[in-house]
Amino acid sequence: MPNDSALPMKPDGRSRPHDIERTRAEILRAALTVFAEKGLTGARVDDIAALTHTTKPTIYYHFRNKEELYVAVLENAYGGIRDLERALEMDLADPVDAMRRLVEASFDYHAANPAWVRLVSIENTHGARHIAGKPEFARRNAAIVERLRTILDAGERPGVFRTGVDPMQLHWMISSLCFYRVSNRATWQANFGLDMAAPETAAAQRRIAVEAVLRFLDADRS
Amino acid sequence: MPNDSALPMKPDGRSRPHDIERTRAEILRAALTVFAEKGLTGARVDDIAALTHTTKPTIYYHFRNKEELYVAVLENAYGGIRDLERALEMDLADPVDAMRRLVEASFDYHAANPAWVRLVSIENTHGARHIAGKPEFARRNAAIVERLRTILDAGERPGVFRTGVDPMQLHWMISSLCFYRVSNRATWQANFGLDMAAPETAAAQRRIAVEAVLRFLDADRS
DNA sequence: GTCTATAAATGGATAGAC
DNA sequence: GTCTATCCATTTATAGAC
Repeated sequence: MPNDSALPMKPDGRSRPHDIERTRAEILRAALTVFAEKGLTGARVDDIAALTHTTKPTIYYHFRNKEELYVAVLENAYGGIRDLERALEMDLADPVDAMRRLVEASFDYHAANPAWVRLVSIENTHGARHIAGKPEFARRNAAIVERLRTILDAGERPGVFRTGVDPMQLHWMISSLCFYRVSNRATWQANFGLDMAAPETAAAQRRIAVEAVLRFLDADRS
Repeated sequence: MPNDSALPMKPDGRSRPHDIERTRAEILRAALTVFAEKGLTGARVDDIAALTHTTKPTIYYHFRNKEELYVAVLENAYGGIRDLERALEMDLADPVDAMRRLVEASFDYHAANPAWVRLVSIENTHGARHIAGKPEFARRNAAIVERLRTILDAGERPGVFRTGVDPMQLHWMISSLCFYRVSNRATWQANFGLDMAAPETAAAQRRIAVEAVLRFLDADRS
């Protein structure tokens, strides 16, 4: 990327403005790993620094303290949901297929981003106080509920979906099936010896999630 | 309860053997609260002591260190699942009703024990390393899967349930719907302004969970 | 903006009296 | 078994040079 900004730049090129972003990005990546593994209080800034090419004071220079670094990691991780939103731009000619693909996309997104899932779990442990009142977080998930409402509408009109289903509750149902298996993988491994991330198990649960949702919405039923 | 043990007992009665158990129980209760609220690393032993009538050295006297106290809390909390197991001793004449009641019992148990749910989340954050390899934990949940298998069998024979459903995966599905809404209550409140613990919302999700499971098992379907 | 070195504070753990 | 007082390892955070 060329120098498209007005930021200061030394002649020797060592202090290119993009170095800053690269350093920040590297710290955020390392911090995501450590926070997801140890939690907010369990994470050590030293451990985060050890995963970068830089040192602890640099981390404090770019992020005021450990908690603000955590919030930055959280914002960064939530931003990835846009990938999921983009995956939802399918056509509505076949509502059943649209719903199936939405569930699969959500399932795959959770499975592919265990660090994000763990971060959300950790944030819940802390009462979600770092995202409370911040609309930039709320906005993300809202798009999915809107999409669900659209698909539900499209399926209700031809009578393939039953009426009266709350898209928010449907989102809860789908999220439960996608989130829990990632967030609780460790205790399931310990309690049942079942690795829910194993390809065969994941594939089976993916089919079950889709089937559970479609059967729940099916109109041909009491 | 009378003095039914051979433990030492002073004449003045102040050091009755049961005082020990009472102190331990009080510490465990306080520790459950703090660990569930702050996590393993976030919890402060001082905060735990502040919730008891005793002091920090007493905690270290009864439990060797913070981590062993945490494990004791975990064991204690897992023990409560026996209440759930007991609730599953229903008759099998009506498999659909038995399944409905199992889902409702699991749902209600999770809803009534948010501190336990949070502890399990925390334990997952730490890779379940405190329960790994300890059969006393594994044994608890296993009973529910066994019960599911029995109910599934009872429903398959008369043809009200379809065949080929893995009880372990069914347990996963039910647990997802019961656990996630409690573990992720804070982020849902923050993201959607929806309090999943509110009576009307909880009642709606309880119905949805039952319906989703029964529709998933229904034999009269594609 | 990034480093080395260190300060400041927190919080797990214990000594020793009773 | 429980207390008061305190230790000391760990860890967040910064001072100051480059």
